[in-house]
Amino acid sequence: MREIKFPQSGPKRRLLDVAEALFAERGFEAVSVRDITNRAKANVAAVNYHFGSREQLIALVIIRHLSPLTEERMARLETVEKKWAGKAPPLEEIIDAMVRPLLGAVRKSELPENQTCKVMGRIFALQGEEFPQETETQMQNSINRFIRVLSRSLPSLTGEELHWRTHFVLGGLIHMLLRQDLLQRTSQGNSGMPTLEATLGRFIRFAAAGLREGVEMDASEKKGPQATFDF
Amino acid sequence: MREIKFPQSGPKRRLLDVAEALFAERGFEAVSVRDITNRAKANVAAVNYHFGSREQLIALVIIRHLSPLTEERMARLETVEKKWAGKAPPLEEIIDAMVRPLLGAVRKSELPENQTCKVMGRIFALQGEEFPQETETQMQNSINRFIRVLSRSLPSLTGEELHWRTHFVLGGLIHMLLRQDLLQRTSQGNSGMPTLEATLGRFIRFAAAGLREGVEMDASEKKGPQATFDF
DNA sequence: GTCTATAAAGTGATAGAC
DNA sequence: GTCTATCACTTTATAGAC
Repeated sequence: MREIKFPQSGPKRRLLDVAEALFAERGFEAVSVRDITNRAKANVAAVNYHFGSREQLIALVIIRHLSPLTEERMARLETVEKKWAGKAPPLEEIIDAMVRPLLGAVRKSELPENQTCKVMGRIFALQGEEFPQETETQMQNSINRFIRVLSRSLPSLTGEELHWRTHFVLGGLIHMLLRQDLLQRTSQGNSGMPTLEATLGRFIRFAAAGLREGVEMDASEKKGPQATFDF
Repeated sequence: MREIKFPQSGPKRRLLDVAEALFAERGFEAVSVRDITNRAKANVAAVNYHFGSREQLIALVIIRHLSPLTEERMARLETVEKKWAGKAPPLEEIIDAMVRPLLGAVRKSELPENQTCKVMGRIFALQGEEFPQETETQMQNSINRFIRVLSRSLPSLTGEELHWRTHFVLGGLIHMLLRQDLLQRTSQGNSGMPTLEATLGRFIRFAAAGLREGVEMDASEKKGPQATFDF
């Protein structure tokens, strides 16, 4: 995989940050080159000069977020598998491996937390043709890897059942990242203002329970993971 | 609430159907008036003549789908509550009341099933400003009603917990409606080709389990609903 | 109702001066 | 690197002929 340089400062970096903020607010398609250069107080030609085209700028934003996330996900899944050395890991740990990297991404980013979440959500929500092939492949690989690990812990589920349940799980995750503000409005404050970490913990327990539905568990697992899981 | 007439045939109806198909494929924002009139083999001015503006056409499509859906959801929730007369209904029946109306909508529509699903998904996925206030209110009301009924069956959950879990549930539903094709590609056929009814049944069991996580159940409910639920 | 022509504004991209 | 001016298109909407 080709290495990509990301500017750490200067006008190019500023354009990138402004673009990201706008993408978070409105979605990739709804942001024009002029929206970006205006807010960045740069020239109309700046985007094309620095990034080649609007398309390439979008691709850069996507890759800058998705690549490190995918790598950390894969590494964490690896670690979980090693830790359990051939035995089936608890669902909570597997989901954690897919979800905790989001926390790291948010902390590394200099943008506000919920902006970073939204950009991530926008990326996950992209449909087939609207993003680079490399991106789709990357996402498919991490999902399939995730499912493969899950299947060892849920051997009684058919592949079909597992794929659909995982699909529901991903939907919940995307919705959480992308539409926190809708929840705020709908609940009129009743959803509180939990930290992202707390919300991810909630999500993990929810998702694990949904995936586990109707599956008999070992006595050893029955109370263990839910109670001791320390997210 | 003001009554709205929907054309049953003629060029106006044709425009509406074509528009819907395009909205399903690409999303509301990505479809231009010309895209619609071209595919409908109508004149460029047709949309503005028949609907006043692009905006109003979109609003009409949204309302035509959302209003009957909301009404049926409310009616079904009512029925479930009456049936259990003050006692807490099983989660599966509550979720069913929110979800089964989608089946009816698909059957009534003359468009292909997965197109109707996608339009629904697009509507549910709309963010704050991008749709009529009436629509947002309608959606918020049905969600809040849903949560209120759920809360009687999950009295040990805090309001905050319940709001978030419901948020995850809705995300799963939207994702299912909107991105079935992504699942097809990712699973390379391993997700099968279940009927919508079967998928909704799967979803109900998944969502109920997620909502129920960590909640102690009555002995009477412990095996009952899951086993006898007849979706 | 249908159509053409056109207005008014916005789009991404670029050539060329500084 | 930055900026202006401009090109070639596309967008929604509408006036007015048929």
